[in-house]
Order: sequence, then C-alpha cells, then structure tokens
Amino acid sequence: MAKIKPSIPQGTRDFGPQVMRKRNYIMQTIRETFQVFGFQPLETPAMEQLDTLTGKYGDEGDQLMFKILNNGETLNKAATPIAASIQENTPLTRSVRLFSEKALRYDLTIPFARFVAMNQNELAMPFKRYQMQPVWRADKPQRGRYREFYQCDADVVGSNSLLNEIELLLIYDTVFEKLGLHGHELRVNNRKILSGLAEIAGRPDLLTDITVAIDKLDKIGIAKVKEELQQRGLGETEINVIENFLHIDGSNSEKLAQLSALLKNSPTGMKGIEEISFVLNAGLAKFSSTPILDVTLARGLNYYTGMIIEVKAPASVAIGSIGGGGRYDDLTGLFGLPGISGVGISFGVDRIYDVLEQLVLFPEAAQQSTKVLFLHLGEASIQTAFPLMMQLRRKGIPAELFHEASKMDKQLKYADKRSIPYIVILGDSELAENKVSIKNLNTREQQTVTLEDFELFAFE
RNA sequence: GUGGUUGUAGCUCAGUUGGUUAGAGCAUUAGAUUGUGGUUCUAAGGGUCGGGGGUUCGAGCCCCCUCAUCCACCCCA
Repeated sequence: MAKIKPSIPQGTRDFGPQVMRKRNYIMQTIRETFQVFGFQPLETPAMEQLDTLTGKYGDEGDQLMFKILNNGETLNKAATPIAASIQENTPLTRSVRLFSEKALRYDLTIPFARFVAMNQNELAMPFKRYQMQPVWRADKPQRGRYREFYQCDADVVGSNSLLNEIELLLIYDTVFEKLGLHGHELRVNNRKILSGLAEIAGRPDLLTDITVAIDKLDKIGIAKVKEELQQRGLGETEINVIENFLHIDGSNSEKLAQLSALLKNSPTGMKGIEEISFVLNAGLAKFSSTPILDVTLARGLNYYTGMIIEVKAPASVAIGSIGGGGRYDDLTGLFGLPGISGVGISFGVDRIYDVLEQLVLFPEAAQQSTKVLFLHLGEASIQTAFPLMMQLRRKGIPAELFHEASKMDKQLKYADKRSIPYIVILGDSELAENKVSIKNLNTREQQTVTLEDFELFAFE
C-alpha cells in the first residue's frame, strides 16, 4: 500500500485528550444547566433531506451547504438523463437532485423545526429542547471559523410568554457563573424596536439594510454607519432620525424613556419597548450579570421578530460574541405547521473555550485523567495490584495498571508524561510485608501503608 | 467568491548571489542504570525538500502551472 501523508480535511479539527477534557467540562456545564431549567435532550441525524434544508438560509446558505453524493444505483440512474441532456445540448433542470438528495446539517434550528413539525401531535407544548451537535458549512476556513463546528442550542417553541425570554437569559447567567466567568455582558434588544425605528425614519422597506448597517456601529463607528446608510439608499433626514436613535444612552430605564419618546408614533416600536421593559424589570430573579439594553444590537439573522440577545466576552480577551439568540415567529410554517412562535439561545463553545483558556479558568479537575498508576513489577505483583486497582475504580478513582513489566524508570516516565499524580508500588519487599507503597509524584513523598490503610487512603 | 502568506524529518524551523553526500532542536527507540521519574551523556532510525513541468553543466533556492495551508475582506458561529 502506498504511503500517504496523513491529514484531515480543510477546516476540520482533531480534539486531543487534553482539549477534549476541557471541551467536555464546558459542554457538561451547559448541559446540566439546560436540564435543570427543564429542557429536554434532542439529537437529529447528521444528514437531512436536501429539500428540508435548501432555501432556508438564503442563496449563500445553499452554496455553503455540504451536499452528499448519491451512491450506487441512484447515481448510475442519474447518469442516463445527464448524458442525454449533454448530447441534446439541453439544460438539465434540477440536476443537483440527480447527484445529491441529502446534505449535512447546516445548523440545529431547521432540523429542530422539522422535528417539531413531524411530531407535533406527540409533543407536549410548549416544547423545550436542547441540542448539542456538530454542524457543517462549506465556508472558506479562517481564524476561529471552521467547516465543522459545534452548536449548543436551547429553544422553546409553542409559547409566546415573555417568561421564556427571562428563563433563557438566566440560563446564560447561570452557565457563565458556573464557569467562573466575570466581566461578560448580556446585551438585549427587540427587533420590534428596530422595526419601529425604520417606520419613524420613513423607510420600513429598508429594515434589513438599516439593521445590517447599525449592527456594525461598534466596529466601524458612527461616521461609517451613516456612510453605509447613504449607500443603502437612505436620505439625509432619514439618516438623522437613525443617528438620534443611536445616541440613546444611559441606564436601562433612561434608555427606555428616550426610546418611548422617539418611537411614540410607532405601535410596533412601542410594543417592542413594552416587551423589553417587561423582560428587564420583571424582578423575578437575581442576575449575577444584569442584562443591558443595547439599542444598536441588531444581529444579522432576519428571521428574528422579538427579543434579540447577544453575549459579549469580557473586554479583556477581545474575542467578541460568545453566544446569541432571539425570538422568531412561525419557524415551522415552512413545514406545514404555522403559527408556532419560538425563542432560543446558542452557546459558542469554541469561543468560550478560548476565553476560559486565556483567563486560566479551567479547573484542575477538568484537566486530570488517571489519578493512580499501579506499577507492573512482575506476575506476583499484579496478582495483588489488580484487585486493589479495581477497588479504587469502584470508588470512582481513575486508576490503571502499567501494561507490562518494563523497567521502573520507563513506567515512571509514563506516569510523568500523563501527569498521573500517584503511583502504587507492590514489589517483593511490600508483598513480603503485606504492605503497599504509595508515592505522590508531585511532592515526591512516599509512604508504605498496610492493605487496610490503603483502602482508606484519600487520593486527592 | 477577492487579495495576500507559507509549504524542507513525526513536530518547530535553519539552509548565504544556484555549487560536493540537505542540517539543528524537540520527539521516538536503545544503552549508560537489576526498585524510584522530570536532569545529563552516547548511539540509532527517520527526507520523492508539497506535486508536475521548465531554465541550467548543476535547482531546496530561479520561472510557469497545480495542490495544500494560514491570514485579511465579504458573510457568519
């Protein structure tokens, strides 16, 4: 067999043991939190029918979708009409379908909507689910951007209650509290406020252009935003209205008062203000990091219709957004189940990883694997060692036995390399006395104890 | 999709205006060491110099094509 240079596809990653342990720590923290908030687990297949996904993410989304090549007979059958159309020089409509009928999932939201539509009669509404799985995009990879990455989503469908918004904000607050993160910001806004702004400015038709432009405010500054608005077709007086809006500042209640004055003639805008002030002022729970009203928060996804949320990493790490979400109406309408409103959030695991790494917030426990290594010092030694090792494992202490009777030097080097803190030595002298030697490799202290004391020994 | 960067040992990288048999560190394996590691020393293995073509007496180095990679933009998570 020819030797090939091993490699992995562009934009994909291996996660080695040390990285996986830290990733698991993040994912477990998120999962536990989802569960205590009453969310239920869901997994959907890596691939979906092509029809389920196409047209849901815009033209660009269709381009970035990984399509799966049909196999065997199906592909062979496709060859005939393709050959015919080439010969007759006629365009082959829906040619993609002949090659591919499936695609890798592009996000978790559409498969979730599909699942809800398929199982509408069995599900207890409102349906609260969480889902943590990889998604794939045929994007050109670059820093912090991959072709395969994980999304961790929690959504509630079938309820218009704003209590859901509050609960989701509390999930963020709880997770980041548990991860020991401080200095992050929970920013909220409401799409209806932005709609109201477009109305007041006299350009409800350009809502998307307006949101795209003001979303860039903290990146490019007010002058450039105005420039962009002009390029997108807004007049001077219209831009002035938006500029006034962008200058809204102060505490949450001050901002709400200014908004009310500005948007008083827009029923949609006033509805948005009402919603957001309920969410911010309900006073049902204490936040360790109080949500901040940010009227310039827009978020690109234009299916949002109510509250929008974004979590910003602490300013000290310059990583930006580590999560986001919002409310969307009629998500399942495309699958024949209209009138179902949903609200959801998403955690950016890769970025949270980078934040915790930079701030050195991973606990020691998330980084350790095996705690105790039993040295292999010959047949007689392992006869005693093996049951003792199993005893530790039953107590939940990760333990292993060296695989062969190598030189002690080599076994110790293995322990060192694996960062195993304790070794257990059962050599001829220990066996003769019915004792066990335990060495702490960090402190280099060694003690010899009886079998009874070994049972009580705390490996910490 | 647009622009740029870099491809030399398992990894990180040297390699002069083109000149004999392409180097170093780390890692691996073995030994110095018959029950105590992280240090040190010695030795060994490991390369189609990303691939193809061209210029030349001669190419890791120059030219063309191609593939991969990373970075920035667009967009997004």
